[in-house]
Amino acid sequence: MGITERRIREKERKRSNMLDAAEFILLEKGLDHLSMENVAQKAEVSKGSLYQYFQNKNDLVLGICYRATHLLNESFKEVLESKRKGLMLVRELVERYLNYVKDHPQYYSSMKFFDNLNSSGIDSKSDYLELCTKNRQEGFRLMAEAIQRGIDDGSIKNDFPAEQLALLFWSTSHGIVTISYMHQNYEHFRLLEHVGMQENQLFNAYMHILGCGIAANS
Amino acid sequence: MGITERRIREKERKRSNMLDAAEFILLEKGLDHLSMENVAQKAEVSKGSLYQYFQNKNDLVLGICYRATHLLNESFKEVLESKRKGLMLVRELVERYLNYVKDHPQYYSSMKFFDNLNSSGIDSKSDYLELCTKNRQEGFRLMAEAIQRGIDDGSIKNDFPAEQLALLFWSTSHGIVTISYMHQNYEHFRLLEHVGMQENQLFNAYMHILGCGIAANS
Amino acid sequence: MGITERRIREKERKRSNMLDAAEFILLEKGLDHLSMENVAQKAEVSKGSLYQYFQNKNDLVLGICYRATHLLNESFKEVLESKRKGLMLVRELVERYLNYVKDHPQYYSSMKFFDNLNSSGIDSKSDYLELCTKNRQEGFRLMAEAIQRGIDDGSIKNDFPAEQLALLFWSTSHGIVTISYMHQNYEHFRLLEHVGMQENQLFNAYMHILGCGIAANS
Amino acid sequence: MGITERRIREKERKRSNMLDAAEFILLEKGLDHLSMENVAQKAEVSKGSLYQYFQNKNDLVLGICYRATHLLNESFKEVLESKRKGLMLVRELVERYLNYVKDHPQYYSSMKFFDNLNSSGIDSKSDYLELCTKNRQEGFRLMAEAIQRGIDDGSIKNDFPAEQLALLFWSTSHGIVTISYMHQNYEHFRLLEHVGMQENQLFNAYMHILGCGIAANS
DNA sequence: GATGAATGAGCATTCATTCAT
DNA sequence: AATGAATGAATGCTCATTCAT
Repeated sequence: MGITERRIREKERKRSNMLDAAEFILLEKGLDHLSMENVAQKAEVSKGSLYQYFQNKNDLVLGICYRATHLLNESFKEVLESKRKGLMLVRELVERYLNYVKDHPQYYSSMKFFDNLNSSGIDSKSDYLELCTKNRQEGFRLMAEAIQRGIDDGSIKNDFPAEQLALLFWSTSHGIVTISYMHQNYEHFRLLEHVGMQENQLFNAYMHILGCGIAANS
Repeated sequence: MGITERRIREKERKRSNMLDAAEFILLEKGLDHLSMENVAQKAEVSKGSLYQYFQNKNDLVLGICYRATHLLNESFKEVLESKRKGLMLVRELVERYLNYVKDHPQYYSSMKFFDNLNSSGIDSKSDYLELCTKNRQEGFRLMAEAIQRGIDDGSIKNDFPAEQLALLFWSTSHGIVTISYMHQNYEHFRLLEHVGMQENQLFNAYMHILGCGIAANS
Repeated sequence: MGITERRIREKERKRSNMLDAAEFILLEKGLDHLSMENVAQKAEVSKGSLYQYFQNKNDLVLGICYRATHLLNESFKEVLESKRKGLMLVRELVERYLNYVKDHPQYYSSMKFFDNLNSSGIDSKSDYLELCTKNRQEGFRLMAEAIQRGIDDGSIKNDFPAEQLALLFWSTSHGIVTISYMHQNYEHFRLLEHVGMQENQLFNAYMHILGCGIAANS
Repeated sequence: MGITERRIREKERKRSNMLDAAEFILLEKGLDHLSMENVAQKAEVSKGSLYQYFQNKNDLVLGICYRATHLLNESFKEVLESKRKGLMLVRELVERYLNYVKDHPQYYSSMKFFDNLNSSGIDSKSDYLELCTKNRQEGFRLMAEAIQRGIDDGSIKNDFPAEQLALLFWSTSHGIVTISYMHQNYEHFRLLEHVGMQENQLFNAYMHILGCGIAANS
């Protein structure tokens, strides 16, 4: 009851503390230099304790990815609470995505890690793996929902099924976000400057072009 | 001179042999399991010899990336030799990019590696780093040239400067290619199936939508 | 007192439960993979509780060994209740030993553990250590008793003192039992097949040869 | 040629040095406290070097076992060069075995390790594994040969096939040797004293009894 | 008494890089 | 130039044991 609940809360607090530390390391040193050792130090716990809360190193990073995807989805859900036209929702979703990566570059790292995992065969167990997958699917679903609303409310052409358009936005916005991420975090990446663009100009152009392509003629 | 030249050729031959081996390992085992050890074995040279031709492991992988970017650019240049409308050239460039990733997934890996490098501060030296950067810029320039031709020949609207449009295609096509790459190489990635699309349908939708956005009204 | 006694009973019940769990793990996973963790899980108690009943991991395993030696001795005692000739008793003791190892391989493991302990200096304390030693001595004594009876009833030659003959049977039967144990438990151990023998043939040959050596001429 | 051969010699010298160190540790601290760390220290090489000569820790210990079994077999072979009666050869083989364990207790440990390996599934690779197995078989074969000679020269009864008798001696002498080993190495093992025997008395009794059982009546 | 979270020493193994030959 | 043996720091992970609650 009270005690059990407190235990659970306490446990979650500790887990959260460890994830905080891991995020910090991820942000500061990058994935390559994130070790159980320095996470433990940062979290001020023993290395063994990490393994009480996470099955292995992968699980720990996927724990961050779970946070990452969850947070992104929450942000997306807020957008979908609006009653605006679907086309506007799509625009805002992409905008949120961009801001999210700007605010939480370490989350973007963890999502890249998740994306890369599936290749190596996923030999190690992680309870977070499935959760991350679900979150990613949910994120995609939210994008599809926005588009479907756009089709329904007439703001988006119905040349393609909503889910196919969603995939298009999903993948192309990923590309835009990647550029933005590199611009933010890699000192030597100067492509935006090279073409004389600001980030928001890139975003506007993106939405303008794709908007032309999908917007229903009024 | 003849001797000097022969020496240089010989050196290039060996370097090429090593890169072949490295590519093979990259393709077969992935970046995580590419070690100087197994590259040396595959190339049938000693580990020490690798260091005669490459400054360090990063340099070796960037050597692959140099090949990768060079090959892609060559493919792009072929496209630009055509006299078709700029809009068609853009379409073909993206298509080439997609096929390229399908045919040379290990090159895509090496380019991801290059993209990720700059973050950790590039602590290790690599002569290839600059070459890769130049190649990437050249690739981008080719894209911009196609678009400029499109603007010039009236097949592409001049709402945006060519370079800005180029960046748009550069980044969004990167997203499309990423989806395609994951579909090809990651067994558990089933997003395309989920939305009931083929890869070429995704490509067509992409070109259709962006085409609508940039095509000049005839 | 009633209460005190109940306490003691209760304590023994729990201790027994823990030993059951430890035996199960020992049987299923072997000594190398017996950890306080999985014993606690199997016994459905906390890890800390194990330490209330056993001083350390060694003590726990020696607790199993105590059971093991006790059970073997009980089996031996049954044999000695018979009024048959001593030579027959010896034969039966060895047979019992063989069957015992077949039926309780985990007990044999615990006895090997006990045998190996003394080497490293017995750095850790264990109350069971002495008990096991006593049990082993008792087992040996029972063997000696059977032989003494054989000498007394004329079925065994008195070339050697009973205890010396006992040691001979003790050690040689250990060797036979080891072969049998390996045959039972190690898939790749094929020595018996190699010589075209069954286990009971080995036993019979053993008893035949040693029987010839010790049997009094009738 | 000369150089290649020197290289090979040198390599064998280093490998031998490492095995020496490992033997030393095995003798001094026992198998449980033999770590790659302290072997490397003792051998005055780096930990990494050990892995250049041995595939893993198992392989290292099996390397000792290979030495152990080889040495034992060499000793056995010497015995078989004699022209004495087979029965005497058998006696001497067992005696050699006893002396061997007295002189090289660490070899006995390594052989126990080898015996225990097969159980855990042999998950790790070791080139020495097969060599050890072959050596063990060879040792057994030598025992069988001595017995066969005894049968042929009439010193041993032909109640049983030579190989079956060999197995009997193999296993029972193993038991004798174990007692002897424990007596030598375990301070608290006082069974021999308890029965008032010397080691060689145990051996003599063993040979006397089994001798009676197998010796042909003259 | 019971719990189980926390500890932290301990260990096998990998691998980029160096350098004597 | 080529070799490949040697290095040793780095790292993920285990597990017996302790102790605050």
